[in-house]
Amino acid sequence: MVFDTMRGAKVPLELLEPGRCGIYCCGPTVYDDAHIGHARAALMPDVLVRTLRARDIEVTYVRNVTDVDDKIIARAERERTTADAVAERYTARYHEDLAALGMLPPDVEPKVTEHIDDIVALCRTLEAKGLAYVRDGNLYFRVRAFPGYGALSRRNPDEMRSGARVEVDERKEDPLDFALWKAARPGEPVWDSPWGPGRPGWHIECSAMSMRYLGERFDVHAGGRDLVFPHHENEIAQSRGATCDTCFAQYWMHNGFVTFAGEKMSKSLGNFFTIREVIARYPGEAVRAFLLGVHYRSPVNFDVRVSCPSCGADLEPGAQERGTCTACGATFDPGALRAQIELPGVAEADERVAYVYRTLEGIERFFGGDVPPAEEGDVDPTVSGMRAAVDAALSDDLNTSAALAALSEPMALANRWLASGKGVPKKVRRATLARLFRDLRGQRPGDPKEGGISGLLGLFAADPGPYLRRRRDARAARMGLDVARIEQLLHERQAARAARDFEAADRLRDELRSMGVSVLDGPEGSDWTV
RNA sequence: GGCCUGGUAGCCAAGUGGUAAGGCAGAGCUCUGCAAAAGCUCUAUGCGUCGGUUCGAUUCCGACCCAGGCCUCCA
Repeated sequence: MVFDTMRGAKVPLELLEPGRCGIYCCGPTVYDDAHIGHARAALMPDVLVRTLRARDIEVTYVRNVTDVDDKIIARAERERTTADAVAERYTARYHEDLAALGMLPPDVEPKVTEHIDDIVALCRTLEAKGLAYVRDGNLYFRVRAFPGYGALSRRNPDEMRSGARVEVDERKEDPLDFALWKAARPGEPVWDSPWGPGRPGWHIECSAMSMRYLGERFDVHAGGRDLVFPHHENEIAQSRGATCDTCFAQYWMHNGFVTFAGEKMSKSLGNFFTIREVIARYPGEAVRAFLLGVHYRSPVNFDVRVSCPSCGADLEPGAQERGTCTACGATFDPGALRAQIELPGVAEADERVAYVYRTLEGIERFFGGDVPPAEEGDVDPTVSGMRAAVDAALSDDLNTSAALAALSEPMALANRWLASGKGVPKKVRRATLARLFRDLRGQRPGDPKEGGISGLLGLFAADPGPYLRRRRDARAARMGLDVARIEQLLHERQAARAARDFEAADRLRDELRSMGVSVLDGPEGSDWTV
């Protein structure tokens, strides 16, 4: 089941061709670093692709890059470089960011500049069908000539006119009409066309590229909610106008928004965060887990906590803007606060991800590093039902929140049995722990087909030990701690403990604690964490 | 003004026509030289308000209130 915006309801996903699925996702316009909203928009189709591939459905996942656009041109002018250079830079950075969040690369990533011919061809078809007209070298789509306009966004073209607050372009026949091809202005990237030199309008590229790679009729078209109107509505008009009324995407899936501090974040801090900013502070997996904790259609809010640089008190938005702490009176540069913002929701998700890795590491240790393959019998039902619960959750319109919840009980059971095998048949204990590990990670952790749950969610695919150590060291570094010094104090404490000088050992523990380091005593010695 | 979402415990968040997943925080406990980790137990007679349908509604219907979004570039 999948929620289709066109039908306004959850409906069974019936593929055009059983066993195959074409998915098109509106990718970014590459004029700046991607923000968390872009991450979420990429995440929904990512989970869909993983879910389908896990079921042996052959997915063709297309996600475009829009590399010609007013904003790219503007930025290039500002930086005295070319639009190509700007687009190239931010495309590369986009790839890095998404990789850090565990996103699968699309099978095809078409760029607008490489599909001008397809776009021109589509425009010509529309013109030939009387759905487009030329004015001063611009080609416009004639909205009134397309009867189904407004179906996706539930809008009536007649009612929209009064509400239109857009500046009316006098060249258009109707204010609703939109540009398919824009006449060139000096200094802009330019391509030849039957209507003169120019470049594509905004919506046409997605029509051209999706149909180019997926055919005139394909299964799913995904994107952010804000694209429903006008972008997707216009795509439908262009595409169906050029082909047929039932052509183009059969299902429309839209993800909800991302807000920060309920939208009302301090202006001095900016109202959005880039992916890079966030993953500089938290593991990519924590961000992904946080996002997956909320159903994709609901809005997700990042709580933001800003504390005073000198006294540590929480700063209200007003205090943030003024640069004065209401608690201690300290003054500071509001801009500098950005670097020390905390995102409690992500921090919580980070802990949760670490918990799973700790459990996984525990299972590895239990088996002496080599977890046996999953066995069929003798597995506790709490664990044997886990995978099915995850599958069921994902089947229900990608309910990742429920999928994540399905891991809780099995994890608790594992930790209980890791700590003690009391009252549990040895065979059951071993089989259950092995099964949990295998169902979670499969043969190839993270792989949609062979990676078990990790391949479905794109989570928990790293090697537990190294993941945990990396996380710890990164946290220590952020706190300004010297790892070598910590290790040395730990060493001294070990010596004290060995000599049964617990007073000295506790003193050292306290010293470490004052640095923010927790000492962990285990059967095989002591470790630390922050 | 039009259209669309959503209002579930201190916080985050699933979900259902038959009496509320999960997480965080909190309390108690187990384990531990201490601590951490981990585990166990407890924590919403109630799911915005008011009506209606029903044997029974948080779940369906209606009205209202509130919040957010879209109608203009936007993931």
